[in-house]
Amino acid sequence: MPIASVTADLSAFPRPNVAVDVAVVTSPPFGPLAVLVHRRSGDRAGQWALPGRFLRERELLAHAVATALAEKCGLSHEILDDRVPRQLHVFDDPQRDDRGWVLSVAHLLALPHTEITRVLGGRSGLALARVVEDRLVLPNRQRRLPYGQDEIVARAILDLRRSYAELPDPEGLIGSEEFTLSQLRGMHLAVLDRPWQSDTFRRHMLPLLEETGDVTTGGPGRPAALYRRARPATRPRSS
Amino acid sequence: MPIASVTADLSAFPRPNVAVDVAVVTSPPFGPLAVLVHRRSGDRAGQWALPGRFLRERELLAHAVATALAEKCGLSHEILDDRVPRQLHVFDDPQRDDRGWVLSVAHLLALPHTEITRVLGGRSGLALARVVEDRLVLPNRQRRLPYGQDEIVARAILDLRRSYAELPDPEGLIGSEEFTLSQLRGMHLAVLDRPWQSDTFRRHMLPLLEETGDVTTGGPGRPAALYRRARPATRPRSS
DNA sequence: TCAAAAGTGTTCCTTATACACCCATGT
DNA sequence: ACATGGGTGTATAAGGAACACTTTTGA
Repeated sequence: MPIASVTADLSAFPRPNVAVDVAVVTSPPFGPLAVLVHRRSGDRAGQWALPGRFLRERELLAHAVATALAEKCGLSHEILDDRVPRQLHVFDDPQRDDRGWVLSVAHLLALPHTEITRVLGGRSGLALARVVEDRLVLPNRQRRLPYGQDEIVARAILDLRRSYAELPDPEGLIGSEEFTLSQLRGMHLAVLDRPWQSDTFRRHMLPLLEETGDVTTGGPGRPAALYRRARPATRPRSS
Repeated sequence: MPIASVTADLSAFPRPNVAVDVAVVTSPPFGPLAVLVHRRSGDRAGQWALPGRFLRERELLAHAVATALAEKCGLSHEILDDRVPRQLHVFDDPQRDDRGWVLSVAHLLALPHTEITRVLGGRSGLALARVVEDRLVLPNRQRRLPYGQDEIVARAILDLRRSYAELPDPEGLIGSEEFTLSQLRGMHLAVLDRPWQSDTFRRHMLPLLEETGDVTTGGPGRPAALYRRARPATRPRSS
């Protein structure tokens, strides 16, 4: 078989369908983590599932994710801002999807709860499934996600926990750039799902933050100072 | 557009070519990390590149990796043993490959140097490229790998370093199940590329190992005890 | 007996933890 | 004034780094 003709003609190779699936993770106030699910139409209609979509011609994976979120969940480009989904894993079991040979590239996208509530009310067929003991609690007593998507959620949560073990809100689950240490700690407790004393937390995070100079007001108790994430260069103790 | 027909007919969606690329990483004795490269034939003939291959019909990614290594590098199934490649990232830039729309799933496979030498001599067009200051030193003064594969190598090394920061030789780069602490430390120093005092290293690793009871003999100096990796259950200090 | 490598004791320092305490605001 | 949450001082403990030291072999 002449080499030149093989390399010139990629169409000789079989090509799988490629899909993206997204675990949109958020943290409602005072609640544990939650994942955005939508009610499917078409195949497996009525079942709750992660938003996903097939890849278009020469489309970037990140773009397919954004489009899927816009179409299936009303999460427009403006709401997503510049957030970029993170690749988790490619699921390649040929039996995974009974419609054919489908590779699915799983993604994680962290989104503040405030952004998600902007679409939750407007659309029916959208819900936030809470994560209880590392298992999703789906609406309608549904036990599990289709197409083995439970594994995507498990990986997403693991990944998120790893990233929140060190740095202050690295995925920006708090909606704003400025926050108090209490807000920050609340978010970390929700993500990590394990205790972390407030004074230890403070001393761990302080070197990674810079004061804005402002303080909160209005609530009970002493006003809290506002911080923002410091430039990574500030991270080592080289001041 | 009727939903049923859309979901029933996956062939309506455009499908990309999907390839796998593998960074086979090893650690020659007394040397830094090295990556297996081969001289391409066909497209970009003569250039050194990571082994890779297009996916076959309904093939698992791990299987495609194994086959690519067997075909391009002579690394047969027996040599690979039960080692399973790890997914690193999907590269999706549509301009990445000028032959067409190609997604590449990058993989990492760690292999003991003893296994790699079994094929290095037998085949021409195979080489080990050393990693010097996180850059590959390729044969023939070639500056970089094609198709943006340098990024694959960078990610592979990062991933490997992360896994070797804690556990004893988690990828089994040492060929054998039993080893001395010196061997183990040598491997970790090569992977991590940073100093680690031998006594600190010993105290860090000992709780993760179990003694075999045997000792080495023949070399200079005091005989060293042989260890094997302990069951993960032994890891926490719950003895 | 000496070089070389294995292995241990001990000190110093950094960092997490826990607890107690002081501070500043709204009611 | 006092309840409430923000913020700090300090003691304790665990773990890493460094250094000196002992142990056991081959030459």
